[in-house]
Amino acid sequence: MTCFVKLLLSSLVDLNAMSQNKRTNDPEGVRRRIIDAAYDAFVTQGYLATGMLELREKAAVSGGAMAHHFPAKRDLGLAVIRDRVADVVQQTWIEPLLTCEDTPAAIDLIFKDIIAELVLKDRVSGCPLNNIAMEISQHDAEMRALVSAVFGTWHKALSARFKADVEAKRARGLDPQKTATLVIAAYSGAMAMAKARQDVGPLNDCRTELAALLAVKYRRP
Amino acid sequence: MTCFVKLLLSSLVDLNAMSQNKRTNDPEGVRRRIIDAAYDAFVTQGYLATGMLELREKAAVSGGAMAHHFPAKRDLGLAVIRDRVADVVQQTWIEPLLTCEDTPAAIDLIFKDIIAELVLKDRVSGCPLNNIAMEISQHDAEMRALVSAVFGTWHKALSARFKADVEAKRARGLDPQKTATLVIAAYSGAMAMAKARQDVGPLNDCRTELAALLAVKYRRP
DNA sequence: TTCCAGACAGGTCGATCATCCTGTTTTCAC
DNA sequence: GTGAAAACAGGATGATCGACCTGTCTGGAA
Repeated sequence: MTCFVKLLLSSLVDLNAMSQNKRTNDPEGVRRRIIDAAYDAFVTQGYLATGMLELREKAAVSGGAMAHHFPAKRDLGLAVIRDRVADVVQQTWIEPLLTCEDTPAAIDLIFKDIIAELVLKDRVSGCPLNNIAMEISQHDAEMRALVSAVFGTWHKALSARFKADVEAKRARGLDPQKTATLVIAAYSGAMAMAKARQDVGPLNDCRTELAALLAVKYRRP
Repeated sequence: MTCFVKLLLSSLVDLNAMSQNKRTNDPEGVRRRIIDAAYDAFVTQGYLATGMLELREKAAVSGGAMAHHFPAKRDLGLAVIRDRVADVVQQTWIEPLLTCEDTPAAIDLIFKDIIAELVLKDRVSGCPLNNIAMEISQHDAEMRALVSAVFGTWHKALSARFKADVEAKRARGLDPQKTATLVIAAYSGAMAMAKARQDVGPLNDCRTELAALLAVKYRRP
């Protein structure tokens, strides 16, 4: 009896496998598809507002595949922060900062590029890091630690630049640590205001003010 | 039969009414209790992370009462922004700003008080306005408009002070609008960082930096 | 070739969510 | 006093959520 049922089931599955699509094993691809969809959804809609089913559809993966790569939603959240959010901060802030000689010019350029991108897509979805930080850092200690670490890298890169500039006499009268905090805070806060108002105005304002502030410190006496 | 049941039920209800609490009609009180519980939960946990049942228990109201005052969760969210969030911004920022003569001193005092309060309760739950703004302003146009309006009054109050100070020659060389934006953004962003790190450090940094920045503008030539 | 662990399919599960319903009590206008 | 409307009680309801299950398939090691 059991054997018969098994045979019947087997043949049915075989039929399905033939008529439908062929199965492809692509762990890295599937994982990347899921994380991509999750990053996009988490940033634009929020972590809690995004359902696992919705992500399955967006990434076009089955429930089994999803459960295999990310047993819980929390794991997906952690992976998104580790693999995507940290990268975005690296690429949009830290790398431009390291490549450009003039720190104030680099910061101004970063603001300019980000504003231009927001204007282009005509929608302010906010700073990815801040969006995640605001929503879920309170509920999960591990996520909070990750977010905190990303803020740390960001702050470290900025303050290192300021410190180097002070030591090389390119700038004077500024506290590297505190100035870095102000820059990050101003950017984050401006992005929050811009998101609420759906208008890049606050970002423009802060860009101008920060440029003026740094110009004073970097001016030759 | 029906009559008998009714009588039995009636006596039971009477018994309950006697032994338990008496029903009290207190629309304003119930409404206030709900909004208080909702404000507290929304700020500390988030809007989406807070369930209606949880709020019922916290506010000690029945489902009927809840549905009567707030047919949908959205209505409660709107009420919280209108009745509480706007008030908090008014009391913590705008009023101290209006009562104090010296604008930079007022801002510094505001920072100091907020930091002291956070240290006291040993937990950084973030700026109420920003918390709400980040989480739900994207999903609901009406909420976004409300949040945007609160940001507007905040910014207006600050820039008006700066403008008056410039006109009265107390300060010079500052753009009232943009400086106001920077102050709000720096505060909001610092609060976001502080929330993520669960440490008031970023707030202290921004407090110092803003004070230094304003000191330059308010210094007698 | 055999075998096993990872990769994947598709469906089910209980819990929880926000909402709504019926019925009762209080308040207030007339 | 009487009727209507507001205020409130205590559930019920369908939908949706995240988690997990059994079973099959694939690729590589032995």
